[in-house]
Amino acid sequence: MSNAQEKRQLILDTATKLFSKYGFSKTSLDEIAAATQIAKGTVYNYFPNKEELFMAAVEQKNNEFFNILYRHIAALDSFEAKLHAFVQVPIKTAYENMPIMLESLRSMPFQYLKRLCEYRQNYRYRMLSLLKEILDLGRNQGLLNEDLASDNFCEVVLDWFLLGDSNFMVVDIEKFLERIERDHEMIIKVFLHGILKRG
Amino acid sequence: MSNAQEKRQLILDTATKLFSKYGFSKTSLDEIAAATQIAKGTVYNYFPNKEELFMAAVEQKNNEFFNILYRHIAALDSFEAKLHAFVQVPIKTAYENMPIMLESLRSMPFQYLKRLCEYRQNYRYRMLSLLKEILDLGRNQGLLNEDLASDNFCEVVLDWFLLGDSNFMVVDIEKFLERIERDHEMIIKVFLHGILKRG
Amino acid sequence: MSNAQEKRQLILDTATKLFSKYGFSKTSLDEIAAATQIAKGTVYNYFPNKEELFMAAVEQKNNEFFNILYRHIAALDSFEAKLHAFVQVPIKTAYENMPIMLESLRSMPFQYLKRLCEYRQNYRYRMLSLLKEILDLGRNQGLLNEDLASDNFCEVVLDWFLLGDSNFMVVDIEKFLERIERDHEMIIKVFLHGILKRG
Amino acid sequence: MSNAQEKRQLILDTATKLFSKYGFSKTSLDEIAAATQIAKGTVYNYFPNKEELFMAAVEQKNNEFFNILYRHIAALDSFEAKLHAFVQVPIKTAYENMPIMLESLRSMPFQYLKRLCEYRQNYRYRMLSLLKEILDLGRNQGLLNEDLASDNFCEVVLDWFLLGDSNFMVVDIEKFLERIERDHEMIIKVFLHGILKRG
DNA sequence: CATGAATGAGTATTCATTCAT
DNA sequence: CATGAATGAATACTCATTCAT
Repeated sequence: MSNAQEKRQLILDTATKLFSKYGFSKTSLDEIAAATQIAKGTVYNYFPNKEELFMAAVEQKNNEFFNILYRHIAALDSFEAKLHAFVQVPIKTAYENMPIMLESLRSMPFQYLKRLCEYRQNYRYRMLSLLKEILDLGRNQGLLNEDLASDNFCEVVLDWFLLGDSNFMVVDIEKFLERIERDHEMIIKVFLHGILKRG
Repeated sequence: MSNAQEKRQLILDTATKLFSKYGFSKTSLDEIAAATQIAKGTVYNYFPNKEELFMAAVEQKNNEFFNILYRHIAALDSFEAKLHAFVQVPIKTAYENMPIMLESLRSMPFQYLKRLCEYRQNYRYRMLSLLKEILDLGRNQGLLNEDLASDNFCEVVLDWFLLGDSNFMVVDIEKFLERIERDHEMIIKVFLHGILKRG
Repeated sequence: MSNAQEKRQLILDTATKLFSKYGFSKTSLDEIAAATQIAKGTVYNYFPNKEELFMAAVEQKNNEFFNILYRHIAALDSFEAKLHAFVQVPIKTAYENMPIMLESLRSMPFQYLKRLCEYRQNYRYRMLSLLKEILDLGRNQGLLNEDLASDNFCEVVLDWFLLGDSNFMVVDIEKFLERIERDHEMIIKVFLHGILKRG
Repeated sequence: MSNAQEKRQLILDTATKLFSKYGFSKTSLDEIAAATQIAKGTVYNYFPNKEELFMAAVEQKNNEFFNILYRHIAALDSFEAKLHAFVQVPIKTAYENMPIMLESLRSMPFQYLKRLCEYRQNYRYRMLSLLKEILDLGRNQGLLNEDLASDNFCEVVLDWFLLGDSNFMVVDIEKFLERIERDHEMIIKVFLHGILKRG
């Protein structure tokens, strides 16, 4: 019964490894099949094509990551500790995923690109909610600099300080650069705040 | 100058545009040749293969960028204005280049990968020197928080606050994660400094 | 009668429909199995391979057709009415079957091709017998132009005027063209007889 | 210069032979390339894909055929001789082409199917014009049975007596069967006229 | 008997690179 | 130098057939 599920998982895990290592277009189904030690045709019994397999790999990886992050933060108490974890935990994941995400944006047919963006927006939304919770905690405890409490502060933090890979989903680069323009002052402000002498 | 030099430049410019737009593996020599309006074989008179052409495109783009940045900052006076420019100017470039750099890291044979890294280290070194000059200016004017004046502060700033794409050159991800571990405290420190209330 | 016979028939009917619609090579066993709502492997319990299934479908369809035609003609009285029916009834069937027959001739391994031809010759023989009966009726009533009463007149009529698909079974095209040469005079004769003014 | 044209022709001729022998879907590009003794990739320098190669083969064959037929008939004098040739000459071609045409109708993507139909309609139009010319000659000489001089008599002759393969281009089989219904009386009439005793 | 997962040979197509002219 | 035809290895995907359960 669960044998089929197990094999699907096996293929998915192998594919995830190879996609992470070599990227979407440089990973062939031959390689995935060989590494899973099954026939090429068998892969197609579980995933209708390469793009869907890739999508499944991305989805699984993101879900795993988010669950880990959520439990990790829930186990901590103080505002500073939670924020610390929120910054530290995702970095490795971001670095591992980013290249694949980026490359896929250039390799995938438009329909998948759209689904990929939608999926990432959902992921981004969950990350923003979590960050908002943490910052609210800090704000309630009177720890936060109030002139940073603008509506899109969470977005700026997520995108710029946490290397949120959602940036890289940008398809319309023009719009993206407009956003940079808008956010830039806040980035510089936080950065200079952070390095300039107090008093 | 000479006709040959001009033609080489023409190919290089076309290739740069196309590589930037579609990435390394999704840009074919057929397209480059067609866009340059020369024969495909002619490209091979100027560049021994696709990888070398890509390397040359990267090199040229970085040089252009660095020269622009350098002149821009030299024209400004105050520490804050220079730092502001140092943060703002590269962002667009970084975003435009990053995907290509990343994809190339997965597409290029090892020999080129090594050269690519060496080249990028050189670029990184020039960026670090420029940043050091600017921070020295701030430090000399007594503006900088002194407990941030550690040796590798410039590296941290370059990599994390400026989206220095040198990060993404990481081949040995283990070593890279060690470095994250090391730098992490400083990132959090600056970030919390920046967002926490003073006093 | 038995359950097994019913299931065999179910598969055969589905296969016949699909082969008629999409041709031999464009109909996959997956589709046949799905349309029959049984497992693909089950088909192989009833038919040893795709070719045999196709042969059975052809055989069944031809038998059905021949029985309908025979009964139809037996119910009519006059020579002209019978001949009329003999021309009219097969046309639709011929058009529906021809493409599949043709395609199968190019798709089937030689062993099946031979059996297919043998089978078609049998069908052709039954058709010729029926036509002979009808023409004998006309001849006996003194209706037929006697210089057309040569031995192979029935063959010519069957092949050329009734779109008898047996022509298309030709494997050895050389022999077939010889036959055309032989028959041609008769075809032209009937045709010109039919369109030229009398008197 | 003409070397490219010659090679294109070589490929086209080989393809025509193989398509004629094995049909569209059972002829692989590997086989075509091997039979032409060139590399598979080379075929793609001359024809963008298998369908276009097939279309080119059909087109060439039809043009050749039509030119031969036209010259042949122009060289003859009497009405009967011309009509004789019009019936006799196309038969071999029709038999050679029909199977391929039919199979392609089941194998080609819709865009090509449309082009194929358009092309065949043009071919059909040329055949009809030629037949009209011949029949006008007969009519002017008072040779033709006048109650057959209806408008669509040429079409009927072309489709039913000459095995005009245009029939087989039928995509909408319903409409086609309607046409059979309509034409049927005329077919029977000519046929019975042809075989029944005069007087 | 019924199932459907596993197989692997086969197919069209792409593209970096070579080389004769 | 310039050309562009020729090459062939590589790739995603299909499908008839087998076989363990």
